[in-house]
Order: sequence, then structure tokens, then C-alpha cells
Amino acid sequence: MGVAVDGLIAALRSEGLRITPARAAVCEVLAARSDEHLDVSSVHELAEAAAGRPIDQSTVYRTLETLEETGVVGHVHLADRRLVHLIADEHHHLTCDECGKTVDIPSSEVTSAFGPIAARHGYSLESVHFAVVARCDECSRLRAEAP
Amino acid sequence: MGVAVDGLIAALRSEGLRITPARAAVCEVLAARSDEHLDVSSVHELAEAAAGRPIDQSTVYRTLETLEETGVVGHVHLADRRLVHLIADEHHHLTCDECGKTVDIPSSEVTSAFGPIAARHGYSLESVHFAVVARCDECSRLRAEAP
DNA sequence: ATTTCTGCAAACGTTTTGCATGCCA
DNA sequence: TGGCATGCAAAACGTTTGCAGAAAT
Repeated sequence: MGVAVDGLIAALRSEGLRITPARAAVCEVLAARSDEHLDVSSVHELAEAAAGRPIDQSTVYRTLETLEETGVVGHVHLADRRLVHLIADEHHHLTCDECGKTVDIPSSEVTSAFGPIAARHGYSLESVHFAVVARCDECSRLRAEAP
Repeated sequence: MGVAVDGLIAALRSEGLRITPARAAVCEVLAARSDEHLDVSSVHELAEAAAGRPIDQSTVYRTLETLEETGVVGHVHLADRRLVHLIADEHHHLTCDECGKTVDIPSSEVTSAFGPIAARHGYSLESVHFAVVARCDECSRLRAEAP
């Protein structure tokens, strides 16, 4: 939880967009799982479960695209190259390029440490797309042990 | 320039791997363009030009994979979701999630700013896969202007 | 000579698209 | 009612794979 479905629905409505069962189901899922990092097929499955009937995959893609355009949903590209959709909230991601393990880091940490560097190079960290691909300790250890 | 083809060839040889025209061409391209960020199809085209004859795309993929396994080449996933292959040298990437503009930032800057944060969460930045997706000033401006 | 590498062609998973129908506002 | 959204099915896209033949060691 954390984010209310109503907020998402309202965002759509405020853009003059229509609330359909499919869209409502996707919003429900994203709101209920706002603390997770769902890929498209997970959203699809969960939305079908929430709606209690099949939803086409293209509808899921189009709905996510629409929600991104309204600015309430974002996506990141993690190390294992799958996309993960999530509610646009205020945290960033640290993801391992070997095992894909991902942890959230508060925006404040990222912004204060990295903001100045990005700014110096002409970039800003305002985007929710921010993600850092690094390597987690476990994989570092394995890599050091193995030849 | 920057990296010598010989280093790449030597790396393959040291693993007991064979030097074929296709591999030599890919190594040439990567060495010659070590300061650029090439995607697979660019590597493919350039390698064919370098070899002066067609090379199969699967061969390019397999060659890049082989070079990664030997540790002399790495890849990053940039914001526009295309992969970019490059010689494993010591810099990181700041890439815009809107226009894809990418600039290099020295490792030292990244490490000193972000290393402590990553470490606190159990990650290390040793990997060449490190990339930061943010938003460049130009896209920020456009976004602020547009409704 | 032997093993590896290549080209070919087809399969693959993900994402996108065109179009006719259906449904929300 | 009118226009947007859906489902369907097919295409597009980047990447991977199996296999027989070619080539490097």
C-alpha cells in the first residue's frame, strides 16, 4: 500500500481519459503493490486476477503507457534487462548486474551525493527513471573466489 | 584510439580462443571506437565494413559475448533500452532517459560520491556495468515548458 | 586432424500495430 | 451519440539457438 487507487483513477480522469475495467484493474494492482517492482507480465497476470476476467496484453501495455504519460507511473530498466513498472514515488534503485537483486534507496541520499555531479555535467536527477546498476556484495564475493 | 587492437586479440589468444576474421574485425571496431558507445547493430555494420565482407549478426553477438567473458568488453543498458557495447575502461555513464544523450563521467567522481551509499546498502561499484539514468538539461527544459 | 567458429535459418520473448467492435462519458 | 478503448491477430524487434559446413590451431 502507500498509494491509493483513487489517486491513479483521479489522474486519468483529470486528463479526460476514461475509466474502464481494464484500467481500473491495472491501477488497483499498481497501488496495491506499490512497494514491489513488477514487470509487465506480472502486472498483466495480477490485473486479470483483480478484474476476474482476461485482459489483453496490448491493453496492459497501452494502459501503462497512458499512466506514464499522466506522470503517475514510471519505469526503470534493471540490470537483467527486464522493465519494471511502478508507481512514481520517491525512491531510486540500486540493482545488481549479476543476480538482479534490487534495493530501494531514498531519494535524499542519491540527490545529495550525486546531484552536484550530474548538475556539473548538465543532467538533473528529477526523473523517476533513475537507476544505478552496480554489483551486490554476494556476487562480488563469488566473482572474487571463482577464477 | 585509446585501446589497442592487440590487447583484445591477445586477450582472446590467452584464453586459447581462435582469431578469426570476424573476431578480428569486431576487435578492430571496438578498439577504434573505444570512445563511443556502440550498439550491436553499429558494431555489426562497422565490423562488416572493416572486414570488407558480410558477417552474420549471430557471429557478432557471440563474439561480443566471448569478449565479455574474457573481461575486456562490457555493456550497459541505457535509457532508450538499447544495449551499448564498449571496451571495459574506467569511466561511467550518465544518460538521459528522454533523448538518450550520454556523457562519460570519470570513475573517481562516481566512486567518491556514490561508493559510500552503495556500500551502506551492500553493493559495490566495481562493475563496469555501472550506469546512471537521469535527465539532461535540455529535456528538463522542454518538459517544463510543455504542458 | 581436431576442435572451434561461422553462416544460415528458424525460434524465441517482448513490445508494437492496424483494424473492427464495444463501451464509457 | 461520438469518440475513445478494447480485443484480436499479426508484425516488428532484438536476441538466441541448432545444425552442418568451413576454418584456425
